[in-house]
Amino acid sequence: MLSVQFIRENVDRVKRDMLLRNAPAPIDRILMLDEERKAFLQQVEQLRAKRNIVSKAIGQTKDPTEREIRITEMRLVGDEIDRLDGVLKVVEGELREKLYEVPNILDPNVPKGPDEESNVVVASSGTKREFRFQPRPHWELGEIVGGLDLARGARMAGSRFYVLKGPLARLQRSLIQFFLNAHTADGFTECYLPDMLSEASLLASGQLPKFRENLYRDFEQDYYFIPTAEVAFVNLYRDEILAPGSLPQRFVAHTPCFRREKMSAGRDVRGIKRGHQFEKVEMFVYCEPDRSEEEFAALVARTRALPEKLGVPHRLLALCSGDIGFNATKTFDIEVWAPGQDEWLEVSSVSNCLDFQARRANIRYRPTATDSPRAPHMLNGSGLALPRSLIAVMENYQQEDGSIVVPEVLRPYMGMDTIPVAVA
RNA sequence: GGAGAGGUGGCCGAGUGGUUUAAGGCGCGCGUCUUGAAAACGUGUGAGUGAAAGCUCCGGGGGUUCGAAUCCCUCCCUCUCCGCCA
Repeated sequence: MLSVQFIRENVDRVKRDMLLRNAPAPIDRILMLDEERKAFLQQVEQLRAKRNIVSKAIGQTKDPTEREIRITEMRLVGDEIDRLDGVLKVVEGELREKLYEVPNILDPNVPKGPDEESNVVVASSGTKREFRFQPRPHWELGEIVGGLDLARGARMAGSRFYVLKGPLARLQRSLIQFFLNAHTADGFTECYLPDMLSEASLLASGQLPKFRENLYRDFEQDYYFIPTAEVAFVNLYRDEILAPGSLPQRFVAHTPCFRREKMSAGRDVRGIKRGHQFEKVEMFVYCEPDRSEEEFAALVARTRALPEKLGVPHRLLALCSGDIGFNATKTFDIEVWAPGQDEWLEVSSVSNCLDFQARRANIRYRPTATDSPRAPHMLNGSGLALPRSLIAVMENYQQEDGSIVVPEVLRPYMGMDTIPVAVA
């Protein structure tokens, strides 16, 4: 979240960014509540100071009449403190509630626009393969190689669930391995994380209270299923002060992701492109504020290297103001080409969230032993998301008979050069 | 899930209603000494808020009281034993 102080000192900028986001935010109300809060706080604290002094004196007073008089007096002061405290709590509660609703400010270079139509392609790499036959979509290929079972997935769990079998299950695992190894080889620390988190954690990471309807939840206990590993990484150091010299820290994890998406009928319905559950390899960086720009560039470069190594064309999009997520100040998407479906598929979002999440999760670091604590910057990026990178490999490497050539970099994991046509 | 014991500063640990402004130790910072380091000695050392005085924070929340780290309720977490289980 943004600090009240920052909002106070940058009212115009904050209001403008909220407009650009199409996200009306109660900025004036927040400033008003903050003024109220300060006024009540001052009153309460004066009374408390008085009570502290007199109460101490009571402890040392021998004369019983004198004691009685003061105790009676302090009883009234105490009542007044209780009353003001009650009011203060209400004001602070509303202030916090309102602050939780305000999204991050925008990086000045973010393209302006209301929705994804205004996203800008800023780079691309790889050339689309020329097919001498009509390339098939992945659900047809899955049927031909015999590793994709949509019908049984739907029967056991409902629509949008599927089963991967044999070589396709292995292909997915190979991709995960390949991604994880690529990042750990460069010093990212691999983590195994909880796939369910407490309500407090989802609040700290910005999923709650605003995006409750997108989350799956255990309905007896306080557990939410993570929609992305980012949520867990944000909470890794919640309520901590990191020691001098402990930044930057770079992490990577493979987790499942669970998203309750109310999908419009007819959109993305075929195949496995969009589901309620999917796998993802996620990178996460904690760093000092003056380094976050270069960490962002490094994350983008690192992410782009993956489709390049896989031999799949990709393009890089700068998300526009209306399409950037709540926590981010700036986001680049990486999309890979899926020739069978004839479309670009989003496989990664790389975001710089500045200190927005750190403040919300109450994470600080000390630059040197004598400095006071500051909020670190946090960045995240998928590298990469699973069913879609799987789709891209299948569709780009398909052959006329429906068999799939295994990309060079995945062969050590697959133990085969080609996924053959299944014997009927 | 059952029974018991706990949760105090970066760490250990004292504190059972009023000079506790949280003792003491370790660690850490700074200084003196030293060619340098160690040791020794000195000194300092939590966070938040505020212009400051001050106020708040002893796992979270609530209560009793003029006054709570201390008493009560409740929740969470850790440890030990039992049960269950991959």
